[in-house]
Amino acid sequence: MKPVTLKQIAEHLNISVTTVSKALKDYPDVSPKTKALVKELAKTLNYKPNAFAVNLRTKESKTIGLIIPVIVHHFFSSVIKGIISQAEKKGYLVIILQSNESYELEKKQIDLLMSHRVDGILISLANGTANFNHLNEVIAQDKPLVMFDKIAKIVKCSKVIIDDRKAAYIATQHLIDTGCKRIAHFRGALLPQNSIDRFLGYKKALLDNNMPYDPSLVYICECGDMSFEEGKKNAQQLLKDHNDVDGIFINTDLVAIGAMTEFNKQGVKMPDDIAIVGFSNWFMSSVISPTLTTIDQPGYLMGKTAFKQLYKEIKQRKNNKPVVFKDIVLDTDLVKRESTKTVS
Amino acid sequence: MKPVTLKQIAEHLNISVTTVSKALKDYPDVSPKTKALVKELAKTLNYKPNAFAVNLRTKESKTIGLIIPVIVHHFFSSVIKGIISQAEKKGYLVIILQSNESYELEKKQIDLLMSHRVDGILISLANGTANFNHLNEVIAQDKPLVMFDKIAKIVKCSKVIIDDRKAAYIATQHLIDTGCKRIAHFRGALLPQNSIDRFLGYKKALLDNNMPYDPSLVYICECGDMSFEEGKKNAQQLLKDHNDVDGIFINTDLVAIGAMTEFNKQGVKMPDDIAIVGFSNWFMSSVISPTLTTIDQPGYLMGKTAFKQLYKEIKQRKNNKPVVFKDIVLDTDLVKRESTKTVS
DNA sequence: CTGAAAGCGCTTACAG
DNA sequence: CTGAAAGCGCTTACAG
Repeated sequence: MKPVTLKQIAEHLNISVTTVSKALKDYPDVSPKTKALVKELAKTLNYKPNAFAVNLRTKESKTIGLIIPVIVHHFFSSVIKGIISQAEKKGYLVIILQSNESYELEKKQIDLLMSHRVDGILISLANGTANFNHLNEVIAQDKPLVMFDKIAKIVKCSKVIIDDRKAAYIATQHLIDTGCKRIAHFRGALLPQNSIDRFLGYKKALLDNNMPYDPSLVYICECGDMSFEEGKKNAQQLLKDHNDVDGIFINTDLVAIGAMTEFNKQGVKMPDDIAIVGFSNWFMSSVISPTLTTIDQPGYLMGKTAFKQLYKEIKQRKNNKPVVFKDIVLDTDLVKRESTKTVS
Repeated sequence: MKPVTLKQIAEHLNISVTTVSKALKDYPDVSPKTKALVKELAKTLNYKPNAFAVNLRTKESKTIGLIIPVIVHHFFSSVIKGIISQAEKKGYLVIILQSNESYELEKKQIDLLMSHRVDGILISLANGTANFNHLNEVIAQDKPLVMFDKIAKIVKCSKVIIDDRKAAYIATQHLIDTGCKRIAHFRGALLPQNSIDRFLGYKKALLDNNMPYDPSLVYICECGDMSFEEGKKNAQQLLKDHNDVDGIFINTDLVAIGAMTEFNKQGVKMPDDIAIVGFSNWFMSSVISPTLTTIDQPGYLMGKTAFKQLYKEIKQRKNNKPVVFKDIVLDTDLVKRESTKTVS
């Protein structure tokens, strides 16, 4: 059963395709009687406009692309949900691609989306991405682009982020306020802006409190994907290297949970022996034992906001208005739980 | 900067659009010299075929739609990952929609995907879906459709599932084997086939072991979304109603984790006072305390398999071959952990 | 080996 | 109020 076309409706009613098209779109210059006839027939025949033809004419696909490093991930899946729900409200569909933290894949995926002529692109960068030509290409083609969470400051487009530095500062300050004297940091991968900023926030908090900054307390992950296993390994290493550490600020909850699992196994008491603050507020963190103090990162809101900004730019470009890039910074919260001591 | 078209390339080289098109697609009836010229220019101009035009001609979009009840969910996000990765291999893009367990939304989304002319649809049903006209419509339009995980047996299309009944049987048998005498079941929502089958597996295991089946031990969730809170509430209720229960088979890990949180709070020892088996093997379950015995449900594989089947049907239909519907049943595993006793 | 022409299903400026 | 016509950017059967 082939889909119904305007032409078929026109022939049925013995009128022109033009009139059918106008009637369905409620053009004012079609008689009410004709409109009614057309609409009724369209309904009974279950007419759906052929999106390809419409797109080809209007140059709009009502579809956007989303590139994200990982999908099976509490924060990112929340972002996806925020984007999709907002897109749906505006009649947009979302094509989702996973870069797997690979720059090469990310590049290919940008190409794919560009040739599919999406109306705009939302992206959170792979850890491996250090070259931004593929993104500049998008911008050069005048295609709206909004980055979120894992961004590159140097790329000229709108960005939706949190203030990683400030949040990390607050996290570290909380460890200090609750009595920690020697605080380590698991910082994850080297490249991403978030890791850098969280590290800087950690460092600044130490210095502002007249505590020495000791680079040997900062654990970097060479592996590239921040994970449970990484947390375990770092925790093991830390116990070997530094028996005086009494607090850790960890880049991501999942890594923190890995570390906590190791500490639990080795009988290290939290928060008494070592206090821990994570980052992201994964659902899991409220459920493990001890529950994890962490920074709540508003994934759903970030997704929503990123889509809204993209939508705004799509409209601006369509109406030939100047496109205004924005940096939008969302608030975060420190969620105090059992993995840190209460203020004495 | 407008995207480059075939026409522009043709004019540059003073040849016809036809030849350019053929050259780019390596038709045998174009001279090597011309091919080389065209390809080179296409590359320097960064030519990308206009997908809309191609789709309009070929009636293929190389895009499929995916409707899923929830995204922020370990099992479903794994499925998404499986689908996307497999789709990418075959050059397909995936549009993702979240039905939020709502039949109304699901219906609208099917419509949306149909008018966007996707090449096929992958769906896992909302709990609220009891009417299947929207799906039969898809089938009537000859659009390939594959259901996975949350399916309706009555709809005539391919399905990718696990043997819920068998898995539930094994889970319950494990409780029995490890000494449980009175076993409750948290079954989640009423409608979905999975809930029904898991319930039936639970019941059969009891009966096969000459244990009485007591309906008051089966907790149904009226709410419609199976969640952490539901587990907590059910656990509270269970403690009030039945102080003799020593084992529970729970429909979903997240609910199990809710129940465990409540038991931990109330000092109920697991597995000694009450042993617990969940379902799905969420990552979280290996990390909480006690770690949760559960049924491993292969989300990634299910996604992969569902796409493969859809792809096969897309090809069959394209080549006017008869389409063969398949029911594919994937294996599950019982993962034994701390929330159940070891066999004595 | 090359190209003119038709057509996919729409939208819209224009004429009547 | 209605409709003929052009065109979006491709593909492909056909002619030469």
